[in-house]
Amino acid sequence: MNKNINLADKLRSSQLRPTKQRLKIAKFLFEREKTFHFTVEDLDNLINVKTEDDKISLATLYNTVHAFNRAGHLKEILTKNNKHYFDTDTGPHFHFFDSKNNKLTDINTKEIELKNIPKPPKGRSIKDIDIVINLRND
Amino acid sequence: MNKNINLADKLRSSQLRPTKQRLKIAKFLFEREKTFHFTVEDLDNLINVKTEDDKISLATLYNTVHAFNRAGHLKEILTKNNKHYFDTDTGPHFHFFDSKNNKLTDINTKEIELKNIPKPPKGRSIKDIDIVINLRND
DNA sequence: ATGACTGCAAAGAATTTGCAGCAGA
DNA sequence: TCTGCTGCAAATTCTTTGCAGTCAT
Repeated sequence: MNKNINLADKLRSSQLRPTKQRLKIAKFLFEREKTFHFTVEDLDNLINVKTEDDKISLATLYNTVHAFNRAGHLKEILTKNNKHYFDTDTGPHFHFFDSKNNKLTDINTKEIELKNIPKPPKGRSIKDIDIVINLRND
Repeated sequence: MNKNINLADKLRSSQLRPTKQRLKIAKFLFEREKTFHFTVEDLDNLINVKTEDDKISLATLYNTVHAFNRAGHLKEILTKNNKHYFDTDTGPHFHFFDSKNNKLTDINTKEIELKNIPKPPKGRSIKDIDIVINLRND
């Protein structure tokens, strides 16, 4: 209950109306202990379980995930299998990517240190840095 | 002439038969001073100019680029617009990505320093590291 | 000759779009 | 009420595949 209210506020504060669908998705994504890596397809499979009567359409899942991403509630992750992964941990951290099973693993930010970050082109500034460490596939 | 022979050898040494199409693509990609960032679609536009009579089919472009990539003659680059970019510079180096115009820029490797690279999961080893610095979009 | 490669067109996967109806504010 | 949101299906975009004909070895 309280959680739903908080989620609704979270959405409202991002100019997103707390609709039934968005609340269900937000609840699924943000009320968990561990961070969660997923594609929209994953979400579809996990949220729209067969037994559910109120399935959320794919289009809405795409819209919502992108809206959450734009609002900063999700972080997009790049991988070489060219799928859109998202991460519920929006803080700065990097990933291992295992192309054998398409699995992402978090890397504790503290462990990695980037030095001499180069200056961006004139007039531009750095938004963020994506680092993916690819694992050998054999 | 000599260059063509070299390219043919380069292909043969990767178990790739030097066909007319592959030579044309290799010539286009590898005989240039500056490194070149492209998608398969870019290649299609640049190689299959209207005036050309011997166009290379899209399927062959995909096959060839992937074959070159597998053979280590190209490097794949990740970007947040979720397109497959390739780079003729296969050495270790990183990129700026400007999502305003979808342009990649090289970063001189020397400038950047990665410290405390974390240990991969047990039994696995690191193949390579992808770093993309995203520029702010405003 | 025998594999490998190419081109075409069709198929496939992932994502987006248009729009009528529905629901928050 | 009035936008914004949802769901559906169609459309788009990007990439892969099957296969018959062609080419490198």
